[in-house]
Amino acid sequence: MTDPITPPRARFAPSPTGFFHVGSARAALFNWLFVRQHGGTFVLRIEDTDEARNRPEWADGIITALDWLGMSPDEGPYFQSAQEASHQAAIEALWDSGALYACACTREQIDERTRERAAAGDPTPGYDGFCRDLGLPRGDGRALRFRTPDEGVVEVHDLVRGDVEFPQRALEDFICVKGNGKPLFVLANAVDDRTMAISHVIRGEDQLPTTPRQIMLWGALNGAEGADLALPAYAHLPLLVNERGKKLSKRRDPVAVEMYRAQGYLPDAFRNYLALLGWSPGDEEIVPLEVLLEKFRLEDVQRSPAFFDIQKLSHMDGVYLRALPVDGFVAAARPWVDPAPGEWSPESWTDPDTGAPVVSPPAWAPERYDVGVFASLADVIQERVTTLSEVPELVDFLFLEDAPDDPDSFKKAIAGDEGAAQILSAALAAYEVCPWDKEALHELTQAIADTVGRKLGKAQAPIRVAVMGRTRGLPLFDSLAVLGRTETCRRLAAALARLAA
RNA sequence: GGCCCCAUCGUCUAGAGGCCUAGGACACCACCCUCUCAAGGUGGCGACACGGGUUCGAAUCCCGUUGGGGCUGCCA
Repeated sequence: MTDPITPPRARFAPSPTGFFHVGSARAALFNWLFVRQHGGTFVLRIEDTDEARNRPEWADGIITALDWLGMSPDEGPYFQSAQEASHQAAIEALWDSGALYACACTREQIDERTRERAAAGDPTPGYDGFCRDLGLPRGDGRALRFRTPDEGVVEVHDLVRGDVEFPQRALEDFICVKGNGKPLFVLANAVDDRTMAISHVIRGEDQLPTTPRQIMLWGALNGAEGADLALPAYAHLPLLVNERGKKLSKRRDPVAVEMYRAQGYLPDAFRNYLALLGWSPGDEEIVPLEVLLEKFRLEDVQRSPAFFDIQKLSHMDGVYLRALPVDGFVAAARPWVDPAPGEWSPESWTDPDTGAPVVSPPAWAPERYDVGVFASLADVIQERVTTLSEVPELVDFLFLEDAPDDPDSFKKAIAGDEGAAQILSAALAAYEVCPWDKEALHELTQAIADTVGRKLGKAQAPIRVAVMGRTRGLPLFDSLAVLGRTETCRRLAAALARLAA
């Protein structure tokens, strides 16, 4: 598509009815990308008109999450609840122009008539226009409906899906003002887009069916207000679905962006992965932001739904983690390994169902944590984790008082290995006097392996478990070198004692 | 039920009528490397939903079928 003559104004308009949904994050990203490459404005509008379900902290959560992903708005946040005056003005204008009429039907009455119609062979669902020409006055808790034409089609020109036609006869007279006088989403949304001079509406495909209503409303508003505002361009993004192909649901799918943050996904990796859902940069998938900004095209967006694949996200996060400079990695890992309070901690995210944190705080005391010690092993940690929340288990042996106790590992490599005592004793004897560096440790341990007639891989297991607690983990000799002779030998002796007991 | 959307390996996708014996990535499997575990390397498995057209030629265009999904609230 050719660049618009005037810079675009796109909005991200979430409703604060829960945590920040990954689908929302993807929509925000595509808006943001589009606006950035055209020198436009990214507007954040919080649609908080549903008093029953909104909570201020959810709005804060959206802002924090956008900030985390590096997509802070250029304008806003605007709160829809603050736009009441313009909503009311629009309602008055629409009423005066005759575009609306009051309806006294209850849901039950409408359903009843639908059933009767169906029984008579008419399959048309929805409102039948019962009150359309009754000339009922406003008030008395009556909702206001929009008078839709009976003939013709409404055409949506969609930037990703092409032209989509909706036959008018399938479009019922929909409610746009509640019985309490407040506007419904379909109206408030359109009015706000007008007052905020929005040029591009980029949102999920689930909004496509309401688009013809908004287009009709837009036209009616132009007439009623004597204005001639250009309709925004629409772009409906493919839905994000779960493994069963269903739209991601807050109920049963892991969709909270905050949760991914707590689990230690890097924002750059998360954003990169999000960009790949419904769009492709072509050759290389792992692309820096600059390339994303250069290559992204709304018209290249896929039309079919995309599965949110945590495995691929994790792979990508691992790649980003490994690509970090070591000091960058140390800094990024801080909230997961340093028990001292920081400005944000992974335990701050609690599962909405259980109320429990999804990530536990480090098991060691704040005073035992040593960033220098951590940094000295950072390079070997870096290539072994896929997310930052996996880091603590790799380094706990450094900061806990004793070796971590993993019963399965102890049983497998020490208690259940009749050669373990000999290896442990030999290691203890040798380690007490040898030069303390990883090369010397490596050679000595190899010598012990030779004398007991085992490969080093087999011989190191008891030592590893005695000192580091588990059969798997960081490279042994690097770890011992950092832990130190005193503590290493103490733990070897402790394992021997435990074995003897 | 009605309206709308969608359809390439298990998944995300490349593919804009001949470059396709359909390419890449994740996952999976095997081997190599190796002090465990990773990382890395090499190789393997694996898809154009089906049926009709159009065309010299179709994954690509058209129609239909089937399948999947979304919407169908005085929620947003």
